[in-house]
Amino acid sequence: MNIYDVSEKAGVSIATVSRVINGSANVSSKTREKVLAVMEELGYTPNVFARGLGLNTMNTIGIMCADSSDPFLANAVYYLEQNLRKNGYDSFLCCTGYELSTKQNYLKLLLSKRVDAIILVGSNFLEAAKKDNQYMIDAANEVPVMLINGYLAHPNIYCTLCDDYQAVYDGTIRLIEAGYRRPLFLYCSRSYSALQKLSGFRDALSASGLPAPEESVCLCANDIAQTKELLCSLKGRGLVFDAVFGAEDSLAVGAVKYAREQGLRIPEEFAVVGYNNSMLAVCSEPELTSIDNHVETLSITTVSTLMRVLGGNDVPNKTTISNELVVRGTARL
Amino acid sequence: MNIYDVSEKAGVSIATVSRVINGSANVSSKTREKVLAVMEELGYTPNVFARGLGLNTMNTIGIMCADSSDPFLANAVYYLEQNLRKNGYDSFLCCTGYELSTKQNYLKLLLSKRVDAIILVGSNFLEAAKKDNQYMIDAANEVPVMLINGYLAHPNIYCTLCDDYQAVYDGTIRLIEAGYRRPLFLYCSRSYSALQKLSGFRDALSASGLPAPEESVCLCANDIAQTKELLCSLKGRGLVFDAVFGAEDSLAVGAVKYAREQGLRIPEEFAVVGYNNSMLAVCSEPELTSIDNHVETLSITTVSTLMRVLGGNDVPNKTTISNELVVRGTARL
DNA sequence: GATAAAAATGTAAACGCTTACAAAATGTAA
DNA sequence: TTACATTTTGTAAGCGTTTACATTTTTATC
Repeated sequence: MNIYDVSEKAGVSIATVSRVINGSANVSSKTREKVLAVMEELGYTPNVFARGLGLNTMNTIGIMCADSSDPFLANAVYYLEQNLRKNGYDSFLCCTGYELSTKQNYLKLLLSKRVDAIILVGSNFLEAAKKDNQYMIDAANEVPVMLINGYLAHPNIYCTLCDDYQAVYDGTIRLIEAGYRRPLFLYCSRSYSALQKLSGFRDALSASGLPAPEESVCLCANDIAQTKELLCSLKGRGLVFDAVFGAEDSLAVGAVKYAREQGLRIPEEFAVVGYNNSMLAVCSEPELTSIDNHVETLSITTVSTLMRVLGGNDVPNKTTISNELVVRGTARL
Repeated sequence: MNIYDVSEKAGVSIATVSRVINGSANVSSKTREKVLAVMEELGYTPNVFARGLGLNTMNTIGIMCADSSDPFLANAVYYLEQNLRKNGYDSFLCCTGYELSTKQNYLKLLLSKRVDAIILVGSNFLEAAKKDNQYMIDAANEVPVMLINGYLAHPNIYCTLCDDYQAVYDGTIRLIEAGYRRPLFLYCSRSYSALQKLSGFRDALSASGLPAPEESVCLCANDIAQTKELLCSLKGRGLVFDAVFGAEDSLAVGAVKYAREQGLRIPEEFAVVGYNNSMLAVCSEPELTSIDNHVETLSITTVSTLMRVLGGNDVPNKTTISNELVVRGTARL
């Protein structure tokens, strides 16, 4: 069944049917109703391919996410999808993994699918590593690119960030003021966002006049058990620390596990702060004090920014949203 | 740039270029190489819409998932996406939520996008509620429908399940044999899969000669805190129970929280078993004993079954995969 | 009622590909 | 060499829309 069947049954031309489908103004209401009725009766659905051929768009946004089983990313994907849909867009999802070449392939694929824009969540793009980002820049020359918690300077790249630097800075200051003089910062990727957090931590240490040795900051795997092991071995090697600030909740949970194993009382002897305020935070025992980076707001903002970009508006390339420290049992700040 | 540009530059007809694109056998290797070289040089990518118009397919599978932020579903989506990609298929993701009418709309949308098949993960379809499932049946008349952990009898619906009934039955028996004579079963949706688990629990009780009062089974919200509250109020109302079998890990974590609040020693005085062996299981303290339903295998099997279906093979409508009880701190079985 | 302007509708040409069928080139056997 | 089968290539007709432009109908003005 196609537009001809509808036009015939409705006694109008295909152009008129097309106009009705596309909500064009130049159709008399009598005609419109008749056509709509026929479409309903026949159960007609326009062929997306033919439509795409004519319009060269399919109202689809490509979402790239390294790993949709990460709770933060999964949440973001969920809210993005929801909000895109609300705005009449569909989404292609790609779970790219963390490898550069794979990401490049996925990106090519999305572009070949003629997506109207690309949203990248949990990107690893570093301002520094220009050459690794070139492919993203190339993409931005074709379609708008939205970065969630990532930053790349380009007129067609729009970034939505929560102020990771400030969040960690403030959190660390509060930890220190609460008496934890030897905090340790754990992170598990060299993403833009992670590096922001790192700087926040370092700056808070120096602002407080505390020593900030290289060992007060540690790159580890995004895994509860491995984080625990790492902390045990650090302790074994004589490192002294009385608190852990994790760049992800999973790392913080690892720290909680470590403290339990060492018999340290939380939060009296040992404090832990996480990041994302994910479901892990309330699962942990004691529950995690964690920074809530408002993933829903982040997603909603990204989508609404994108809609404005697609609408041809002039839009700032960087939007920062708020976050907040949620205090629970692992650190009474 | 289109196929004409390539054909002209390569000095062949567009039909030949098309044959090269589609890997047709009837092209001399000399010609093929020349065309490929030109495509490479021009950076040519076939237009998916035109392609779709001709072939009436875009090599895309629709994935419907109620809530991609649920860890189990998120994992499934991740593995599905990965495996589809490996097989040359792309995926449209829809996060449908749990409401029937919304699901129906999403389904319509996917069909209108001309997906080649639909994968439904964490479906709520109950064999009983025929009329609620009619729309799925309608879809199955158009394209193959894959159900993960769901069941619906239809020649074009293919179900991949882990044996939830047996898993819970066996787990419950082991709980009882370990001395917990008053287990409570918690579940949070009336999905096919949940009801299977429920039966397994009930049958295990009666097989053990234990009473199975109505209150030994309880429907609750999929939320840690609410589950804890529920258990507290049950206890307050005089219900006696010494173990909880949760149909989801989150419910089990709620039970762990309950036990802590009540000062019950786990697992000596109170045992907990979860389901899915998700990240929550290792986050909990003590870590959850949980049934691992092998989400990766479930996803891989679903995709490979789908590939066989799309390849025109005769495929059984029901595939059951194994699961296993992972014993950790909340129940030493 | 005639005329001009505005609104509604129709015609036909894209859009970029696939593929049935026709034609040409090549290979094989006598 | 010829006759015929096989492989390779080309031609042209779709696929189902959108939309510029042409045409017809309606409305407004005098």
